[in-house]
Amino acid sequence: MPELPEVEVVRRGLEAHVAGRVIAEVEVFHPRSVRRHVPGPVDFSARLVGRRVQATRRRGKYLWLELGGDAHADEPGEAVLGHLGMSGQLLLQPPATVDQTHLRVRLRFADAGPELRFVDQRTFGGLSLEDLVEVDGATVPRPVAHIGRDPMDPAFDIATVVRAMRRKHTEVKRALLDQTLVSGIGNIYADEALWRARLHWARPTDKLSSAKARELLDAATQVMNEALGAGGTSFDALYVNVNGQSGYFERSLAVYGQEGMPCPRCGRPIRREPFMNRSSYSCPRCQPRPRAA
DNA sequence: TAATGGTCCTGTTTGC
DNA sequence: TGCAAACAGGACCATT
Repeated sequence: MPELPEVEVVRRGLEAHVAGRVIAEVEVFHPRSVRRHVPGPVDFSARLVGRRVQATRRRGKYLWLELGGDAHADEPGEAVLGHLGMSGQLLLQPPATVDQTHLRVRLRFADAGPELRFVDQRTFGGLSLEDLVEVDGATVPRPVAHIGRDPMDPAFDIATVVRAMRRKHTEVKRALLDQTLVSGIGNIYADEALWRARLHWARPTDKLSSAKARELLDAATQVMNEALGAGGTSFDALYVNVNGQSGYFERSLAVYGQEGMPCPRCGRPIRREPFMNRSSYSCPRCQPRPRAA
């Protein structure tokens, strides 16, 4: 499940192997994978051909390829925006490699080197061509304008996020997953951060002290940094592999997916509770349920 | 079978 | 009380 660390691993792979190259051919095999590109698959393909990838960027779980070679040099630039959803992968492979079952989009380059493949089993992810806009001193694709800065952003301001979080009237895990508040955190790292901060997911945000909210955000930042290190270490430089299995951070998870296993801190069996039609993992002793649920 | 989950969409509730 | 904003929850997918 790609969250911030996994997406950053992919971005680094793209930076190393795609930046500077010129797109020569684009094939869309599943229209749903470019559904956010409103003018449609044909337009998407046509407008990418001949463009050079200038740089690779990321905010939260979104990543994008800044494009050059625009006919209108005075206009703000454009970018290929990508989101991996739950099962999306961006793979760099020799053109001769057999097509994957769930190959959705293929980008070939003018240099005939490795091609970029968007493979996505569940088609929750997708690609689109977007205008770049200026927001709060940053240049981002239009659909990313409302996404908050992530904890690895040099301009991330934790004090502002703490204030905004405490102003909300919701459960703390919902706030962690709110990409407009702070981006990049998904179900896995939310559970890990809550465990580190000793908070139950249902704790109300407006009852958190500033110190506790800050501790939680620090924990989220820390766990994602550790995961990035683990994912990067096992990363194969020849292939951009987003699959969560490729990194080895999975064995460092304290609670996520660990139902019944001992809490690394106190030994109590980890519990699983339904949360938003999915699961939340926590330690019953370290993270007691709030009194008024 | 039910579980998986990030985002989008819609209907409801809350706060001013 | 009326309105807008905030919030909660389901839909979307494919596979095991």
